[in-house]
Amino acid sequence: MKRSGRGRQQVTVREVARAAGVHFSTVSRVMNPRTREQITDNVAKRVLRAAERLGYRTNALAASLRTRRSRVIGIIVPYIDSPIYPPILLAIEEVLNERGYVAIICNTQNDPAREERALAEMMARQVDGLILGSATRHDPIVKAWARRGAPLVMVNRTDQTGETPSVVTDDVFGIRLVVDHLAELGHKTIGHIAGPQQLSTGSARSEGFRQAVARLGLRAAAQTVVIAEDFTREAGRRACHKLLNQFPQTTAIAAANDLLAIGCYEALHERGLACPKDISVTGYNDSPFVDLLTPPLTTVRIPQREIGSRAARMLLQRIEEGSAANADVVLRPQLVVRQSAAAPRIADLLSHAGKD
Amino acid sequence: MKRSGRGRQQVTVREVARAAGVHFSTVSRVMNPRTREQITDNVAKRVLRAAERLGYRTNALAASLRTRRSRVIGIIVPYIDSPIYPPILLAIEEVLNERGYVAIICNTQNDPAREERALAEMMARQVDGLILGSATRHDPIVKAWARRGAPLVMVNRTDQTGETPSVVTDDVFGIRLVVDHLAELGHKTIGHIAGPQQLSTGSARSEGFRQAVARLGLRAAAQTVVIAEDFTREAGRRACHKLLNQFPQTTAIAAANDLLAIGCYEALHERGLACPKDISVTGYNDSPFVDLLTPPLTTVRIPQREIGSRAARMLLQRIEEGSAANADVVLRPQLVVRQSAAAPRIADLLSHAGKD
DNA sequence: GTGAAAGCGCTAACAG
DNA sequence: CTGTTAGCGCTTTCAC
Repeated sequence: MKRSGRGRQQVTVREVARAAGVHFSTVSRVMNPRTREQITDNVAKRVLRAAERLGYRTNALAASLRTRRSRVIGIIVPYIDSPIYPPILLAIEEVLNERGYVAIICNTQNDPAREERALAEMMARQVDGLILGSATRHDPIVKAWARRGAPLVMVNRTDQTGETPSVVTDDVFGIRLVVDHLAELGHKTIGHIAGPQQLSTGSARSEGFRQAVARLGLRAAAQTVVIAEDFTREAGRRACHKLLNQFPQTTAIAAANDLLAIGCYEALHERGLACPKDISVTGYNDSPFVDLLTPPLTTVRIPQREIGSRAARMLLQRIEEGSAANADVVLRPQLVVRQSAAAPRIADLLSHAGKD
Repeated sequence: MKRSGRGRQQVTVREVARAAGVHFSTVSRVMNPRTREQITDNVAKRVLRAAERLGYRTNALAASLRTRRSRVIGIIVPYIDSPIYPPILLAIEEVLNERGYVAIICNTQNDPAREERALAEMMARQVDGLILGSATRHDPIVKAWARRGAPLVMVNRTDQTGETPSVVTDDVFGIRLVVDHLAELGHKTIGHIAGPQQLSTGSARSEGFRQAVARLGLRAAAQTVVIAEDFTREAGRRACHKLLNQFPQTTAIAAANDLLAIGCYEALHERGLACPKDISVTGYNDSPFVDLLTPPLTTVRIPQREIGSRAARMLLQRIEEGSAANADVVLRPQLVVRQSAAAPRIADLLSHAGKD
């Protein structure tokens, strides 16, 4: 009476049962696919009609409380408004829905307090499993979840312990693709704008950079890599200036992601330098629209959709079969050559000749 | 025993009660902020300690079942991987979390079947309210929800009935901003790439275009507006070609969104036309990175975060106060002048002089 | 201020 | 095959 503004009175199994002239547990069995066959077609039809007529919808909350399975998966991502997560989310959701699950998504903006809240919320809501896109190399959420023994899989980033399964791309390999490409073009002095080192992506890519450069016997002074404090345009801009100040001989810059590369574009512009004529720049992730930049960005494509769908499938398997398959999945990225990387100018090559 | 792989045995109020030596309803009262003061500090402290020690977390499912309020809000968006929705989602989530709610987000890819599923899922999970970003001008979801009497607010798009509150931007005004700007630059023959007409955004913008052009007494033949079947790059490209074929005198194109504008860039490029020298182009939405295009896109900025936060607050108000405030919120967009629109070439002006 | 008791809507033994 | 019964974990009158 009082709450006339709120949702209509809910139709329950009992009411449907009364309308169909059966016991309410019969209604339950009819509505549930797994028990549906226990009921005579005739009765079932009657029940279904009554349900239809009354507008019955099963209350998932009550069912979950009873079965101890919510069919809800929690997803925690650091940034929803970034080019990389939406496609992953999309793919996750697709396989989840297909299998009768729904996702509750929390965005943390990389804020530990919000992560904590998100985690508490997910536990309180009895999610059946968690997909974590915000893992740091030593992540408290991962620990908490593991302690609780509930299924969890990390995407895109991984932690350092190796105890929790993850679906990531091979960042070491990816950055090598870039460095090799640059070297083939003739670059001898390649710089790296690294991402945050507490993230597996940032650290793996800079590690990969060091390895790749060493393998080629190229110059790899400490000064050729500068760490951007964040994966943002602005951080990239600043880091690029710093790199060029510290190491003016640089002819090519491999940025740890596209946003950083865009920051490099800006910095070069501010310095009156042309890309790729004066300096080559590469990105990472192949974000939407980077093909439309001037120049179109040479970058590394990661299989975002596959990351998402693999992670979801893995999680569901762990949930439904209890398999503790620890196998990390490491996907291969792919070089996308466009026009932001070209051969260095002869003059640059000459000016440094013999300096090594 | 059997299910050793699944989540740890849940700690309940009863166990905490036993550990603290009180009745379980006392525990409930302590844990709930609203009833917390009914309990002596002393007892409360004891309970809290026991809860802490046992790792008690209240089961939101059970609580929701009992209270009939889930503190979950459903959000349905047509595309999560679009430049426009993520910031809106972000803002929604922010105010929701602040007030103790969580969001369950469903993405439909504009697929009616998926929308239907999403809707069913939300109802089954007893969401307290719904934010709908996928409304069409005659939307079955809106109808279903309204019939059910549950709180709903639409964002970004609205339906045609005016019975359900929405938070949108003033598309008619926004497109006028663009047309006025183009006219001031000296354009006399302005074309429009319209978006899908079954969406309020698409139809309002083309309506706005017609009005603005008429107001200025500019040429506005039926041929100057061509409808893109979708808000995509490719649709924009095709529409642009069609427009230019039908109406070669066009010197400026107002696209109904940024993606369409980008498609125009591509089409112009294919025709060997330069923007803005030969043809001016404008977008709509001010998506990320359009400032980095060549040329940087002149467009209209919509207050995405405000759309989200307003919608969330409105919904919460309806839920908590039962206020049926029907007031639609219409936010003002803003012109962002960059370099894709410039004065038409004198030659173009001359060649058409006197033709009207 | 705290305990007792009832019940939210559902599923799942267990009977028959 | 269908009905009976007993909770899932919590909140909330109602007593004391």
